[in-house]
Amino acid sequence: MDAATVVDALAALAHEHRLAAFRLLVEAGPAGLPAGTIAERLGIAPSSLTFHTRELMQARLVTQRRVSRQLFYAANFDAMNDVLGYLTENCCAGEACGLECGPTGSAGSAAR
Amino acid sequence: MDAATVVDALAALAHEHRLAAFRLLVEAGPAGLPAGTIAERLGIAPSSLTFHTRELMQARLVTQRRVSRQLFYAANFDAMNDVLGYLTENCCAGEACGLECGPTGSAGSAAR
DNA sequence: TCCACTATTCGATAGTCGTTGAAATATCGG
DNA sequence: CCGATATTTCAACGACTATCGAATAGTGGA
Repeated sequence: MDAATVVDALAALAHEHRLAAFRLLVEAGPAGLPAGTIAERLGIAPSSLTFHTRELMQARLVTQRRVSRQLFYAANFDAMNDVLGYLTENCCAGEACGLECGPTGSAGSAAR
Repeated sequence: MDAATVVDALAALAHEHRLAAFRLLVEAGPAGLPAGTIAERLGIAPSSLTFHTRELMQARLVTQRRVSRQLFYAANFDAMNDVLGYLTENCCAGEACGLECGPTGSAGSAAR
């Protein structure tokens, strides 16, 4: 996982609506939620939601699957964990930062 | 730690130069690095570096202190850990996401 | 005091982001 | 096939981001 990928993921999450949408999807679990439901919960226009889900998909943070006429979005936990791994890898990189991120950063996915 | 604060922090890190700068500062430890050194390492103009350090400071991710005529910037590990705590708190929020972020997310700082 | 050094502020500019309504696409039920 | 539902694509717009050079402010040494 290189810096550019991490930047994309962080940029995707660095927005009020996208962070809220991602949170909803995390809570929804693997089943995910249909686009319309997310847009309604966030209080934004359907076309705006599409714009944001596209950003999240390009960052590999969510996946899309069709169920009848609805498009369900679900959080990609692996990608999210890679990002966290990269950040915690940077944190405590051989230094005494006094945080508990060290043992966490040992996640194998960090070096992907 | 509310969502808006997390969004600010993520936005601050969601840029090639700022993520690189933050990484440099993490590696530099509490002593930090002077502005000129960071700008040189990143290959950007001094005024551009100021722009980015301001973003990082507004997000509380770095601190600034004067040493003679140089301004040293240092990573704010507490703030960084709060952000990670928030993200891991969202991740695995009572769900089986299959990641190791659950036990990590138990960090007390998450609820700050 | 005067100069060199370090970094910031200012002004201008090109590019990207986020939003929406309207139109188009895809799917299902009858 | 046709209408209804769900979502995306398109075009346009205002706002913000990132960049740099030039000018300004703060610090230390001679």
